[in-house]
Amino acid sequence: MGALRTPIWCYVLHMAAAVTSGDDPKPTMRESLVRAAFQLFLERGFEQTTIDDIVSLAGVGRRSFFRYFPSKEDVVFPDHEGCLADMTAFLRGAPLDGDPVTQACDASRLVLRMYAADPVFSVERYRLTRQVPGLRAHELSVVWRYERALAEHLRERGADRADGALRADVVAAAVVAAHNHALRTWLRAGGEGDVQAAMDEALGYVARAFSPAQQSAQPSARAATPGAVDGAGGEDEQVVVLLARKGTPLWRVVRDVEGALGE
Amino acid sequence: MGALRTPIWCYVLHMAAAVTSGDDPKPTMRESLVRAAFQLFLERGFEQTTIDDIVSLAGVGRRSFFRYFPSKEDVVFPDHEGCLADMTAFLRGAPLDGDPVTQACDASRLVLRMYAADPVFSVERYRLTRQVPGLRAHELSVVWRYERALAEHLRERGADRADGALRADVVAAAVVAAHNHALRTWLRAGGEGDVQAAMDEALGYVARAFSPAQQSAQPSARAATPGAVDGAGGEDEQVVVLLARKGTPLWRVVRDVEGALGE
DNA sequence: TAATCGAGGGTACTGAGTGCCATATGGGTG
DNA sequence: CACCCATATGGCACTCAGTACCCTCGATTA
Repeated sequence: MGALRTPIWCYVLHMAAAVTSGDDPKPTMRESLVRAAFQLFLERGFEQTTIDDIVSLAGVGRRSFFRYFPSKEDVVFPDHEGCLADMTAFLRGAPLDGDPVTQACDASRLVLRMYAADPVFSVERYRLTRQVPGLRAHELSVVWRYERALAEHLRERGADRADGALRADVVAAAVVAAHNHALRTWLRAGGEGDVQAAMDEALGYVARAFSPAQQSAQPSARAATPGAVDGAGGEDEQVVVLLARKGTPLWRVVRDVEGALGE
Repeated sequence: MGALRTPIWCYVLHMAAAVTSGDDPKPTMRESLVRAAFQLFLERGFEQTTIDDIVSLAGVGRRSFFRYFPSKEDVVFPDHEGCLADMTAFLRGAPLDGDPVTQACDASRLVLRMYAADPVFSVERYRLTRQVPGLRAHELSVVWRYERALAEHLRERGADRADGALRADVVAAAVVAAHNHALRTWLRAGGEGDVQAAMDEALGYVARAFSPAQQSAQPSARAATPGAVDGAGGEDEQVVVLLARKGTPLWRVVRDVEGALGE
């Protein structure tokens, strides 16, 4: 397996999102906000809930909300930033001699697992995003980032082929569509049933259409972990110098770093 | 060719967007707004331009802006509402015995033609959407509606297959990805070169991966027109009763009608 | 001529998001 | 102990998008 390189910004993203792991003793501000927001969104709807409603229910200052979430929509997807980071780390750590399409499929299973980890929350969120156009749009841009990460991986790993870039874009889109199909079916059913099985079928269909020799598309490891991530190191790292004012919230740093690294 | 059914809401959409066709003698308000907006967006950026800036340059009242565009973002995509309507009409009018995948490819060529019709405008808009996250998100939700229209068509026409719904979603995503790949490549090149050729190649790749018998993917008619559209009629039409207050702008009607019809 | 209707203008309001500053808390260091 | 500094949070004021409501004006029609 190739050397695992985990650039700094992955850690930054993790910091921004992994705060969710606290529990009973003292819920973090991030948790309180998510909890309060969802309670109100489900009670009276997304658009009928103001930021002031949320922060007063959570018992915190209004300004704090925007320190933890860049927008009202983001509080509905509190775990995606971290999940995207996991996926990126997984892809970067994937063996260079493996099949990139299979790796992309496995990466999308990572995302599915995040949904499956909390079915109740996922189903509630699904109902919300189906009804509110603004949330649907926001979800689209979240999903787009996953798709872009997959496409980038496929492009890098499949650069030898002719039409590599085209193939990368199409396969990434197909994988995401298959993932979404399985996920949505499961969510519509209220989170009952075997998502994994539906996912296997959906990804199998994609892999059969695109894999070189009709190869079967069983996951390379059924419950693949994000890949052991070791300390940053290696030769061709990029250094990003970022100037930020003092009050700058974490998510903004993340955004800027991404911007500096992105296409 | 099957009976062409063109439901009322297609016409509503056309009304909302076809106003763009006026010319020199007296530019419509819609045109003036688009022109003023783009001038300012290109001069000083999207976020640095307020609605007040736009309307004062166009010499109209601020309130009028929101009569023609539901949001600041929409003024950047003034032609998509009509294009989506064209695509829907084309798909509904497509022969029942044709290959749905080929029809979906042809439908996406319709969208490409809209971009190709005004290369300068398209390239300018592309530069804008690449830089402004808000516009990118808005474009994603526009593209999502095209993809959904394609998927719906594929689902209806391919309902005989097992896994019809999955296949429909995946193929639609692949077609859109191929379209976007060809389009973006052309836009990045400044609108120079043969988009059609790139599009043929990209769609050919998709069709080869998904068509039943490795069939070639030449467009059924190279420059397919949106399909002759005759008066509304037919047996199984839905009737949508919509109550709207008097001042309600057209786009809102459109949105509500869509909402009533959509899933 | 009066009634009506539609396009557009004007005003005031809500609510998201931001910049800036004040405050508290806690860990060091003289 | 006094002091300093970094971090976390609250509070205030502001901008700007988007909306509700009402007004004006010109054209059409009874």
